[in-house]
Amino acid sequence: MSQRKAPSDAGRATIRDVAERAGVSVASVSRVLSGNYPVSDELRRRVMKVVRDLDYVTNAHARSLAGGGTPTVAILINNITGAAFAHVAKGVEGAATLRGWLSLVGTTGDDPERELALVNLMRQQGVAAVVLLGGAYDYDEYQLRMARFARSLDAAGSHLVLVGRPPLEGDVPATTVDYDNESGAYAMASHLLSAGHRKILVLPGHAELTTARSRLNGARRAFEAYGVPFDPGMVRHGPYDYEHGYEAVETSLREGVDFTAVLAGTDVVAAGAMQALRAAGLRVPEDVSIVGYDDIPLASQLTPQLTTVHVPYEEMGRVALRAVADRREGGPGRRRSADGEHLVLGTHVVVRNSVAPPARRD
Amino acid sequence: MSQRKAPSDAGRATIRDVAERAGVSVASVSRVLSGNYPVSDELRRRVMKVVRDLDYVTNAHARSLAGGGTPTVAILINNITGAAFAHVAKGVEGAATLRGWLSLVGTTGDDPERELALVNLMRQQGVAAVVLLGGAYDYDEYQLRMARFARSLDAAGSHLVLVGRPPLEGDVPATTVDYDNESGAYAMASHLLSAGHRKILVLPGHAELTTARSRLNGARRAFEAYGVPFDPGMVRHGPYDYEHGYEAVETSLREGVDFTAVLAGTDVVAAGAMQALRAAGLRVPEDVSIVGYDDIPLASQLTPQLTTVHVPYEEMGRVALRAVADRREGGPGRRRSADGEHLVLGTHVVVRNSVAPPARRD
DNA sequence: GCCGGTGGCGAAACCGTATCCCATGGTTAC
DNA sequence: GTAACCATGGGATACGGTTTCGCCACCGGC
Repeated sequence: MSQRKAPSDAGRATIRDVAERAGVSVASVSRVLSGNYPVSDELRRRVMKVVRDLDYVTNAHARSLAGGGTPTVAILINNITGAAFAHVAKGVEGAATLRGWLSLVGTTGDDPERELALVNLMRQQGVAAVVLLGGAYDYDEYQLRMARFARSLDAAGSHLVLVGRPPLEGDVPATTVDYDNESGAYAMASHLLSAGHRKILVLPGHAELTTARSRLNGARRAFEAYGVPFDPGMVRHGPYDYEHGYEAVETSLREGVDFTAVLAGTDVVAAGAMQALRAAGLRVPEDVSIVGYDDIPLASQLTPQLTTVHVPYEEMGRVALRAVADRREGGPGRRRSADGEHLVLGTHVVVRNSVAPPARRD
Repeated sequence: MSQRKAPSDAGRATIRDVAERAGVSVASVSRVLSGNYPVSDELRRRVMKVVRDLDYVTNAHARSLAGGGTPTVAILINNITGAAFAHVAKGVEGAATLRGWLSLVGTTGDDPERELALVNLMRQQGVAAVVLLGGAYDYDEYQLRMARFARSLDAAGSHLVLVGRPPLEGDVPATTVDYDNESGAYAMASHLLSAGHRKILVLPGHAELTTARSRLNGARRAFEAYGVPFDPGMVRHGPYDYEHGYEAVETSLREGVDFTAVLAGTDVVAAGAMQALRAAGLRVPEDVSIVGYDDIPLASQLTPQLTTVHVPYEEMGRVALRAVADRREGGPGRRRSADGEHLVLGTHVVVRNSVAPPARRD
């Protein structure tokens, strides 16, 4: 009675239960299920019947332990509710599913502590790769931290992928999938400048965020190219959210800052800015033009529809997964060849209705 | 040389490597790491040093097999980019993290095939619970399908949780976390009716979607309560997306349908409707009023800000996780007591600026 | 009629960790 | 002074699979 386990016990059925009930060996059941070894039709039929009767599924943990197992990719993200990140996640998840891979998600909430804990957790899980999403706060410690992650994962047979942030310095075993952030900002700013705008309020994001820096740099280069002096006083840093956009514009208006256009760091910031302008009785784009960045669905749902920079988020996700899958399937032969690989995708301006020539001053 | 494994092999370090290098037994290393057994300081020090040197982490699969292991909850979702679902996911993930649980996500893309595959995959993973998110298409087969999932998971020691859809019929081992969908719709429709609107265009969503049905029912009840005849001709079904909202309004306008307000099934649909009205030269809310449902961030970012029904998505996620955690920790004693548990959270109308009394007809 | 294949299947050795059981040495109690 | 005990540490086993190895029966060829 207390042999090892009652066959009809509470927990899930094991391969042994199936074997016993079908009157075959455990090995045979395993072979029927994995299908990588010749088995007679008779045996297959018998086993499959029992499998259906018992509603048996193999234990993934045991399978992983024994060598097999489905590869898993972990997606680490600041905030799961961000639209841009959701699209990257969609790309990763979709591509993973396509190959039968599994995906885990974890949110870091911008907490380095938690990020470390998650990376370790994923290492325990033996994931094929850890995909870190979104811009980084480039403090001094950052490079060291990431390098440590990369080496740690690499030593464990896993791999670090950075999506949406610049590549690491030095010889670090990590893959980077990035987009041409600075060129996008350059093009976007040029668009405003060529429409005649000269007094432009710039809301690039947090000063330490790599993404914000690139966008600011791109804008600055555009100003230079147009021979327009870049006024640091027209730059307002802050988080990538609606409230920041709103407050930055509201404050600027109250302080009497003179501007005819707003160059927002993201579409969401642009939405906030637009609302603040409207609240102050200003029309978009007749009185003030606005542009965003990201081209999330919101951009085309605003009124007026937002001129912005398209970033191929979903594709970045797909590319990221493909990179790790290739590397894994490439085998030992070319395993090392792609270290520090850096993929860059293009961006382009999407012209909609939020930009007009500056209003004539009276 | 080819003993069992070179200690400094490529793959990750095992507990045996640590034990050997520290000159202690495997059992001792395990005890130091799990900390549930007395060990001398000297031994702890020795082991921890080697753990750091080797950057060792325990193998989660082996750990799960051996009985320990961190519980995992799986989130299954139609489309990861939907804002409402993202918030539920955030709630689940946040609550999971709080207890040291892990979360997996999978997207079904509205494909029953894929849903089945995912449920089985999660069963293999031995997840503590599978959380199914979002409204369901209530075809005949649906109830049977879900009941099968529920029993299957239950038999494997897991549990099915339905979030945002009505409870299953009969005695099925599944937990439901729902919100008062119909009352929300009732209140929202009442809001329009009490403002004086009588000709209301209704865009409830897909006819077979449980969510859409409830919302439509709530609206119909409100019409009855106000003694206003409900005209089925004013109802346009369609997907919960921006395009549908846009097209439904555009078509209605072209066909000369007479309406002074739009009752949209979701905020995103409302956004599309708003854009279409504006494109036709109509003002919101002066000419036509609009209300939405969900209260996602977009609602307050539109111009005018959208009056809508608040749904506590994130809390639903938290509640869902708490339910499964309680059930699991409740142990055998009360394990069965909560079968078919059904939790309902409240909704309420959020009044903003998209509703005005109907314009006087001339 | 004997022998070498070959196709199918079972037995057993792992995979990496947690834990039960037992051995040991030093203490405390009588 | 001896028995009983506590604090630690090691050895063995179980968890549920996969895979290697070897056995057996059956086959055709000589």
